[in-house]
Amino acid sequence: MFASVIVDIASSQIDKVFDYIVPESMSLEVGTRVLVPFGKREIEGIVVKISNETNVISHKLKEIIKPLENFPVITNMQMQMAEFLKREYHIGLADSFRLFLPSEMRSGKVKDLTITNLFIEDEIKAKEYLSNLKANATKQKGAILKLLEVGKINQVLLNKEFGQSAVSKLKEEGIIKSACEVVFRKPYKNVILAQNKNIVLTPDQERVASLIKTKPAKYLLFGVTGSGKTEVYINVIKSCIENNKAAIMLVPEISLTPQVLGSFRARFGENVAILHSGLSSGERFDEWKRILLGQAKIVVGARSAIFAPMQNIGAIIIDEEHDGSYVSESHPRYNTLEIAEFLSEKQGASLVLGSATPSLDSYNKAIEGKYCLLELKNRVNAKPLPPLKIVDMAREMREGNPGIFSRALEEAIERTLKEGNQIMLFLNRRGYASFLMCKKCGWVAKCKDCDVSLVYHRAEHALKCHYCGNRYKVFTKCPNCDNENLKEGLLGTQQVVEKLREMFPGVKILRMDNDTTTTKDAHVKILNEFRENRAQILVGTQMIAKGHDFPQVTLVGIIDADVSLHQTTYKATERTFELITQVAGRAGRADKAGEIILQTYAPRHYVYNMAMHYDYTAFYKKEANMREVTSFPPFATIFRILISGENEDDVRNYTKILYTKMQEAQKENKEAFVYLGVMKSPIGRIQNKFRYQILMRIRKAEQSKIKDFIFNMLDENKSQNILAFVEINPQNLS
DNA sequence: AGCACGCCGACT
DNA sequence: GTCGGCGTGCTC
Repeated sequence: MFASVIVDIASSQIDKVFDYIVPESMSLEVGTRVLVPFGKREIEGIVVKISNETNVISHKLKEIIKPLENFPVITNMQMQMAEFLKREYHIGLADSFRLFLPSEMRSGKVKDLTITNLFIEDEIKAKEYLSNLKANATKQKGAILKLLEVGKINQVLLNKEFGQSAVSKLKEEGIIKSACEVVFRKPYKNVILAQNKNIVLTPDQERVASLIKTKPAKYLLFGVTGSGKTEVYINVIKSCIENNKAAIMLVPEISLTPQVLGSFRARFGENVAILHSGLSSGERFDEWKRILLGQAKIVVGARSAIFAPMQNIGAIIIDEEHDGSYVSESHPRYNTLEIAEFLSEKQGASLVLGSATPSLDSYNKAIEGKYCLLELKNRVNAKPLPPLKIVDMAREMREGNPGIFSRALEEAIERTLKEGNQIMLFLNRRGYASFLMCKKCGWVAKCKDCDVSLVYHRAEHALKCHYCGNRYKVFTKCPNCDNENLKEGLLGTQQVVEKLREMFPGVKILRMDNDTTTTKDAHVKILNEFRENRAQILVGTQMIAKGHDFPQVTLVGIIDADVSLHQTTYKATERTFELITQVAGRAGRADKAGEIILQTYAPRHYVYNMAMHYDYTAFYKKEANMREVTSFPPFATIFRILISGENEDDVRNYTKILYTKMQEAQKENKEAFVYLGVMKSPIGRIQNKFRYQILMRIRKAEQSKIKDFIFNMLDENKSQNILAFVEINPQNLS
C-alpha cells in the first residue's frame, strides 16, 4: 500500500503530494497525521490518499515512520474545503491544513490536561486505620471521612481542605490511591450565565426563523438594529440540535464578549465550543478536540471557526455579515462568506447572513435571487431609532469656532452630563495627531522603513509608525530647515480625551483603541467599567461601535465622520454608512431616548443624508448604481498583484515581467478587462520592502478565467527574494 | 522550508 | 593548498 502525503512545509514548491510506503503492520486512513522521512529530516504530514499503486520510481520510495494519532484529524469535508481554497485563493494544501488544525498541535506542543483524583481502594482497611488514629489527627480523619462520603475527589481540592501533609501521609500509608483523568480545559468558565429564560419570538422573528428551519437555503437576514436577530439565530440553532445536527455561528472577533458567550453557554451548555484568538493554546486545542469528537455540536467563533472539524452541519450563521473582519487580508487570504457558501451547499445546510446594513455585495446577491431576502423591519421595543443631527464643521469654523467640538456637541455633552447619562464619542483615528509637519518648509515626519507619516502619541511622548510599530523621539525642530515651529496634523483619540479633560474637569473619561487594548482582556475591562457607570464618557475608534449594549448612553458623537469617507477604497462610502448606523445604534437602547450628533465638512454628501434617515434601501440603490456605472465590485472583480522585496530594481524588473504577461492576456481577452495598470503601491515601502502593484478590474463573467491565468502565471514565474501574491477585491489599497 | 552540492576569493 | 561565502536544486 502507498500513501500520498502533504508535508507540513508551507512553500509552493513543496505543496504537492509525496508518496510513501505504508508498512504492512500499519493501518492508516485518509486525513491522519503522520511522521515521514523527508530529505535528511523527519517531517509531519497529512495523508491525502491511500492506494495500491504509485508512479514514483521504487528506489526513491521511503516508509512512513508512524502515525501521530490513531484517528484522522482532517475530516472529509475539510479535504474538499482545502481543494476549494486552492482553487479560489491559491492557498496551498499545507497552508489549509494549518488553518484546520490548532497550531498547538504541530510539533506536539500542547498535551492533554490531566487532573489527579484520589480515592479509597479498600474501605475496610481505611476504616480500620481511621479507628487507630490518634485523637489529635483531625486532618487525616477528616480527609478519610470526606473520601468515604464522596468516593473520589480532585487532589488539589483535598489538599486545600485538609492540608497537603495529611493527604500525603495517607497516600504513604496506602490508604488512598491516585488516578489521572484527562479533562478538557474550559474557556470562560467564569462567565456570568445569562438568564435561561424561554424566549418567545415575535411574529416577525417566528416567520423568518421557521422559514430558515424548514428550507435549507442561503438567507440574507436584513434586520434593523434592535430587531432581535440574535433570538432568530438561537432559535435556528436550537432546532439544529433537536434534529441532531451541528451549527456554526460566526461573529466579528470584537463581538466575542463574555456576554455573548455567556448567553450561549446558558442556553446550550457543554454543547458549545468557542474558538477565537483570545483563548490560551491549551483551551483552543481542547475546544477543537471536543468539536472533532462530536462532543460540541455548536461552534461560536471568529472567522477561522468556519474551518472547525464539524460533521453534519444544519446551519451556518454569520452575524454582522458586512463586517470587514470576515475577509482575511494577510496570508492566507480568503473570504469567509464564500467559504460558508461552499460549505452550506456541500452540507445541505442553511446559511444565514445577518446585518442591519448588509454589504453591497450580499444585498446585490439577494436582489439577483442568489440569496433569499428576509427582513425584520420592526425593533423589538417598537421604539424609533434616535434622531441624528448633522453638523457642518466648515460653518462652525466660519462662525468662529475652530475647536474639535461643535457648539451643538459641546452643549449636548454638557446637558447629558448634567442629566447623569453617559456619552460615547467616536473617532476613527488613534494616537494624538496624525502627523508632525514643519510650518515653514512642509517637511513631514516619516518612518525610515515605511513610506508613511508618523503618528504622535502623547502618553508615550513618542512618534509611532502604525504600519511597523517603529518608535521615534519627538522632533523639536525641523531637520530640514531648523525651524522650531512644528505643527500637528489631524486629531486622534488621545487629543479628544485631553480636550475633554480641559473642558469638563472631574468627569471620568475612558479611551478605547488599539493602543489601550494590547492585552487580551483589556477591552472587556474598559467596557465593563463603562457599563457599570464608573465613567461618564467613552472615547474610542471603530472598536466601540460594535454591538455593545450600554443602557445609560443617551448621546453619541461622531467627531469626524469624514475620516472613513476619505479612505482610499471603493468601499469608503459603504463603510461610512455602516459605521454611522452602527454607532447610532449605541444610543438610547433602553428606556431612555437617545441622540446622535455627527460632525462633517461635507454635510451634503448623500451618505450622511441617507444615514440620517436610516434609509438603507435608498443608500443601496444610489451606491449600487455608482458601482455599476464605474465597474466596481460587486459588478466587476478587482485583482491586485502585490510584488515586494528588498531590492527595488529587482522588484521593478520582476513587476515588469508579470505586467507584460498580463498585457498579453489582455490582448487575448479584450472584453474581460475594464482596467489594467501597474504602479508603485500607495505606500511604496513597508518594513524596508519596496512594494509595486499590478491593478486590474475584470468583468464578472470572465473573473474565474483571469484568476486562473494569474495563479498559473505566478506558479510559473517564481523569483528568489521577491514575494508576489494576489488580492481579490482588496479592502484597502495601501 | 532546510539542507547539500558546487564553484570562486582570502587565509594558515 | 583549504576554509567558507551563498547561488541552485532536490526532497517520495
